[in-house]
Amino acid sequence: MSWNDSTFKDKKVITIGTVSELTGLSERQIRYYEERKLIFPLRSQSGIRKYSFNDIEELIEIANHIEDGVWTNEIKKEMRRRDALRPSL
Amino acid sequence: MSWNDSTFKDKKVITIGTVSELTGLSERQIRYYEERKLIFPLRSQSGIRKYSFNDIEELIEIANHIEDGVWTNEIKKEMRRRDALRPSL
DNA sequence: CGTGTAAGGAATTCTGACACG
DNA sequence: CGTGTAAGGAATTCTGACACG
Repeated sequence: MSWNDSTFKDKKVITIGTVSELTGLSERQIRYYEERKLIFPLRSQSGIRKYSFNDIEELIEIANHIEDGVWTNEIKKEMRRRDALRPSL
Repeated sequence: MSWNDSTFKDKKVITIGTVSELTGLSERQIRYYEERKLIFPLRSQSGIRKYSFNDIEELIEIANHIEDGVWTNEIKKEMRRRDALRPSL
C-alpha cells in the first residue's frame, strides 16, 4: 500500500503503448531491445509487458546509442561493464 | 525525456487493471470514485484511464474512509477543506 | 542489423444498465 | 449508497513472419 519514494521509479506498471508515447520509440523498437536483452519488462499473468520509469530512461539511452551507430551487442557489453563497476548498488 | 524525481508520482501512466491490482480495489470501485469526483485520471485519446502513483495513494485513502462508513459526499467535502488549507502547495 | 508492417488471436477497457439494499 | 455483474463494442497487446538492406 505504501512505498518509499525512491521505489516509484522501479515499479513496473507502465504498458508498452504508454512507453512508446513517453519515449517516442515504436513498440517494435521497444520489443526488439528486449529481444536483445537490453531491457527487462515485467509480464502480467496474461503476458502484457509492464515497464518502470527507470526502464523508460534506459530505453532512451539505448535508443541514443543506436542513433550513434552503436550495435545492441556493444550496448549490452557496455551495460555489463557498468554493472561490474558498482557491484553493491 | 527526463523528469525531476518528484514528478514520477504525478505522472498519469498506469492503467486501471494495474491500479486494481496495486490497491486491491475493484475496477468498479475505482470508476465509481471518479464518478463521484474524488479522483481524476487522465484519458488517452481512445478514452483509456491513466492513473499516477499519487492517485493510487488517494484511492487507498478514499477506500479506507468508505470502509469507516464515510460517504463519498463527505470525503469530497473533506478534500475541499484540505485543499483550502494549503493553497500554495 | 534494426525496424516496418499485415495477420489473427487473446486480453483489456469502456459505457450504460439492472440488481441489491 | 456503494458495488457486483453480464453485454457488446472498441482499443491494446502479443507472437511469428516477411521485407529491406
